[in-house]
Amino acid sequence: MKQLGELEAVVMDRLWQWQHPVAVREVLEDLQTERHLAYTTVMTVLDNLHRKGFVRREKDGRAYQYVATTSREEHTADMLEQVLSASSDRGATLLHFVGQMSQAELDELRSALSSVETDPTQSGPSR
Amino acid sequence: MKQLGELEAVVMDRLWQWQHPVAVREVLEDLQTERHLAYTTVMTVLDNLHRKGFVRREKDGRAYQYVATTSREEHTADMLEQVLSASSDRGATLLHFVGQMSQAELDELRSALSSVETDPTQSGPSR
DNA sequence: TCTCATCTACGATGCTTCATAGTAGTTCAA
DNA sequence: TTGAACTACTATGAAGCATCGTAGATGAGA
Repeated sequence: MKQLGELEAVVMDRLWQWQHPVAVREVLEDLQTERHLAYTTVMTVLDNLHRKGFVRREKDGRAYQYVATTSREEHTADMLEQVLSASSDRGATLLHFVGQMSQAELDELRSALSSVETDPTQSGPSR
Repeated sequence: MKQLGELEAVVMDRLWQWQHPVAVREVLEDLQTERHLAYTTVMTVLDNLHRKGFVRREKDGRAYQYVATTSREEHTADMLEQVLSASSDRGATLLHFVGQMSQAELDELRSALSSVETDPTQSGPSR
């Protein structure tokens, strides 16, 4: 999976917030407050994200409606998996990883682990 | 922290394997089997890695000796932390993450977690 | 001391990705 | 039928990376 560029990430943020399909124009108008971009710039970005599989789209009249293919959490989890896959020794890497986590994070992780234990439906590719 | 380029990653792999300082020429000769690069190419890469903090170096006679600043596992753990930091909801992300892990990986993770529990010296700066 | 091999510093070039946006062409609605 | 909105395609410039050459320093041996 590819990394997102900066503007791509900003756009994905919006799509992850609104979890429903939106048109180019809506994204453009929402971004207008912080940076003023041309309509075609936003369109190109969404088109690229579509090519890369980060968003789906469907025609709605003349325009496309774009929606993120995964939740932000799934996407980040995929990235984590991807990074971990590059490791030669997953066990040692995980040891370092948890070793640098704060107590609160450790608690979150333990809680996530126990959910998987007690609820097997959570495991596997959720969706 | 920045991502590594492709050649940068190859070079770091070597440095992580040999865990002792090596000169440009040694890296070059080791890489020669798979790709033939100019001496200066490897030197530039090592220089860039040094600038980015991935390796340390010391003069040894005329030449520098390069050595990785962190182990591969530490580096990967740092990357994991960096990816996780980008998440808005760490708990949910971790849930997805462990949700897509295999049983074997879950065991590794549990084992890593219990090491941290029983050996507080592992838990590093509890940020 | 002079010379050659080796090394570093610095700069150049080409490639790829991304951000940005313009133009041409299509299409629907008034 | 015309104009606004939309898409497709293309272009351009910046940044990061891979690649390597040249110039200059320097140490070892003649």
